[in-house]
Order: sequence, then C-alpha cells, then structure tokens
Amino acid sequence: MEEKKLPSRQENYSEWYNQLVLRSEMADYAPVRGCMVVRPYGWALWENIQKALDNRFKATGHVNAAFPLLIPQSFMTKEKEHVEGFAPELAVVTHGGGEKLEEPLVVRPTSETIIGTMYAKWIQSYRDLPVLVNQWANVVRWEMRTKLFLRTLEFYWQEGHTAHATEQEAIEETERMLDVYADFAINEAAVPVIKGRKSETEKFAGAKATYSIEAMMGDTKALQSGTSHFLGQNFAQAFDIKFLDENNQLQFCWTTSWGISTRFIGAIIMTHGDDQGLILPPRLAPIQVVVVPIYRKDEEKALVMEKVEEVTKALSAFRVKVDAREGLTPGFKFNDWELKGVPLRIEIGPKDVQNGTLALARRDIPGRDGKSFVPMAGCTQTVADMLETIQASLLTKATKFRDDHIFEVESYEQLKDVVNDKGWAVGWWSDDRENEAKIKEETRATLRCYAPSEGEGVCFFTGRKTNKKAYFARGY
RNA sequence: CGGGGUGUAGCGCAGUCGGCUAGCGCGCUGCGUUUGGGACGCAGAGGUCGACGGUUCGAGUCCGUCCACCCCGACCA
Repeated sequence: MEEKKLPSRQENYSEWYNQLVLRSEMADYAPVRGCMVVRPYGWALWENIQKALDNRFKATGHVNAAFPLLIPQSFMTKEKEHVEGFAPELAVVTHGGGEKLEEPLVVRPTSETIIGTMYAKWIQSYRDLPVLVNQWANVVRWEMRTKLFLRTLEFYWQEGHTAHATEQEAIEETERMLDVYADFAINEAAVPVIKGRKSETEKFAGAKATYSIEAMMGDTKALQSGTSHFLGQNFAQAFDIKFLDENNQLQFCWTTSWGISTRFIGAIIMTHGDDQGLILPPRLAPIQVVVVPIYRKDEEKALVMEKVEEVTKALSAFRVKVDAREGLTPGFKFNDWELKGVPLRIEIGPKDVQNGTLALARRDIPGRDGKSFVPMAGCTQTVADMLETIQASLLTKATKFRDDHIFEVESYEQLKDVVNDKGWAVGWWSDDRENEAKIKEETRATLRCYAPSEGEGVCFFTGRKTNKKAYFARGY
C-alpha cells in the first residue's frame, strides 16, 4: 500500500474517489480503456441493489426477460432522434467467424429498438396489454471520457420496457417507476434524491418526456441516478407496435422505458463516503457487521474465539464477517473495514469476555463518539436497532447536506455564484432552449430537472413571467 | 479531439550529465516476538526498464516512431 491515508475530499475530490474505488476493492481498471472490472465486493453491493429494485419491479407487476446483445445496425436508424442521439457512441461489430458481415451489428447501447421489434411481433390485441418487461443487462456506449462506475464504456443496468393501450396508462407507468426509483434511493440507499422532469435539451433521444432522480454528491455536484422515459408513440410508430382495440380499430401502443445502472454505486460512494473511506448504508452493505477478535496469547485466543462464535450465531440474521486474519493488528483491521465502509464493527477482546460485553463502533460516527460497550446478552436486538439507527442517520445527514447546498436564485449573477462552488441553484425559469445552452456554456451548469412550483414568478434569467421553476447545477 | 501527465518487481516511486551486478518503500513467502486505532526483527522470492527502430565498444539513460493508461475540457447514464 502506497499511502495509508486517502487524499482528503477537500484537497482533491476526484482523486479521493478514484483511490477509494480501487482500494476498497469495489472495482479495478480493465485492460481496455474506459472499461472496469467490478470486483466481488462491488458486485456484492450491486447484487443487493438488484434485489431491492427487482422486488419492487415484481411488486408492481413486471417480469424479467433477456434480449440479445447484438442488434442489426439498421434497427438503430428507425427512430430519427434515437439514431442522432446514439450514433456517435455505438460500438459496431463488422466481422464474425472470420467473415465480413452482410450487415454490421451494433452492441446495444440500450434496447428500445430490439425490444420494440419483438413487441411488434408479440402484441396484436388490447388483451395483450400492458406488456411490463424488465431486463438486467450490460450495455456499451463509446464515451470519450470515463470514470469508474460513473461513466464506463460498458456498464450494467436494468432497463424496463413497457407497452400500453393508452397514453394515460403509459404516463402513469413512467411516473410510477420514477417513484419506485426514488423510494429505492431514499429508503434502501439513504440517498436523498429529487424527482423531476428533464428539459427538452436533456431528455432521452427519442422520448416525449424524460424524468430523473437527481442526487447531490459530496462535492455538491449533481448525479443523474435513475431515469424514466415516456416514449409516447415514437417507438411504436418506428417499430410498428400496433394492436386492435375494443372497437376493432388499429392503434399504436404507448411505450415507456426506465433504467438504473451501476452508476448508482458511484452515487452511494459520493453521498456517504468520508475521508476515512466508504460508508455503506446497512440495507445494501455486503457486510453489515464485521467482528474483530482481539487477543494476545493462545489461551486468550481460545476464549475470545469461543465468544466470537457465540456472537456470530446470535447475529445470523445479518450479513456478518469475522476478520480472523492472523498477523494483523486490530488497528490495521479497523482502518481496513472503515475503508470498505462496513456500517458496524464489533470488537471482542479478553476484557469483553470477562465483562460479558461487546464493543460496538459505528462507521458513520468516527472515533470515540461512535464507540459503545453493550452487554452481550440481547446483542441481536442491539445490533438490529443500531443498524436501523445508522441507516436513518445516513439519510438525515445526506438530506441536510443537500438542503444546505441548494439556494434560491433571482438573478443570473446569483446563479453563477451558487453554481460555481456553493451547490445547486433553483429559481423561476422561463423555459428556453437557447438560454439553457448559454447558461451551460458560460457556467458549465446544466438544467438538472424542473422543480415543483406554485403560481407564477419572474425568471431569473430573462425577467419574464413564468410558472416553471428549475434546478441548475454542475453534474457528472 | 484539444491541454497536461505517466509508463522501471504485485503497488508507489528513485535512477535519465550513457558504464560494469538496476535500487528504495510498501506488499508477498518463511521463522520468531507482537496484537483494545495502520507492530517489529531476521532470512528470502520477485525485473525481457511500454513497444519497435536507430546512434554507440556499451542504452533504463541519447534520437525517432508508435502504443497504452490516467487527469483537466468539449460529448454522455
């Protein structure tokens, strides 16, 4: 290990992030530029994210399926805006089995086109609707600049694709899944997110409307952490997804798509992490409790390990890891597990054996303040309560941080000031593409999403009356 | 694609006025002592110095070409 300590977030946030991802063994750089290897610890976190999301998808009536990785290139060109949006970042397969292919195949950057093609085949009648399918998959987008988890050439995600008989139903689905994402983010990951609609400039290529959940990272930058698209009949028309309604009239379907990716791991890291390392929310943490045995002599070891055994048995309802590595000092192990963000640590030493106690150390409260000695009897409940407390306090802390860094602005000058180093700006906004582009060019801040608003106000940029409000921030 | 940086042991680096056996720290292996906030001693293992070409008696070091990766911008989940 080169340096024992991570760079602090203050001195170099980006470097803090990069080193943390590598050193916590979440991910590593792959041999190909811009690609990453998700290591077992990172993948275990992703699996927990998957479970939490998948349960919610099933509970809202969705089923999983798997569509192919390779898509005929011609599919990509059928929806005009879609092709314009994705053409620059496609990976294309031109050869197979040593032969040049008749038609090149693109590696899916997203699956609307292939899934739309299949839906056209499967949907005939209003009785076939709605179709509510999700797939867990990897996709490839040839990005220019990459960063572990946040933007890599290949990433893992889920993409839901639904088809409905009416516009209203499709809109409701779009909103429902946005709510599902927000519920997951807030209640599982303790990542407070803001739900909102994207501007015309920022919306998905081919969508009628895009909604997103936006999270604030530790450096106050915004991260789009999940998206839900109302596709109208755009893809239905491009891929000929039609059905006969009750009146024997041929109609185009209304479709939606929505996704959350491994980028969300980045959101968790940058929402909760501190200078000591990761802090993982208990509900998603691969390891919820780490037990560190402490002893000097063999006699002590025997007694301590006996107690460790007892405790892990009592904690079988949790994801527990015993760090029995020999030859490492307790201090080293404490730092190691703090780097890896395990929410709760239990120390068991000779004193505890003698007193019938356990030493608990909360990851979210560093140092002495986070330590407590509790009776071993009843530790199952103590740990359960403690994990709940940690989960809740992470959310409270992150929410406060976010709210402390969002500022109402009434002028462009104020926005520039806020967005430069203070956080997010929110203000009345007379929606205009050109002005939005200008703000982006001059401040590097983008319109993250529209904010809830009541009545009318004066646009901070144009001075015109408007009924819309919007968040602006620099983003990832 | 523009700007910056880096390629020498698993990781981090030194060596770059050409010179003989390529070095340091961490990590790794073995043994011993340690262990309640990043332990220590001793003994070891580990290298086609990013690739190709050139100059030279001699190249990690000089020259040329190429490649790769990282960071900062334009593009994006």
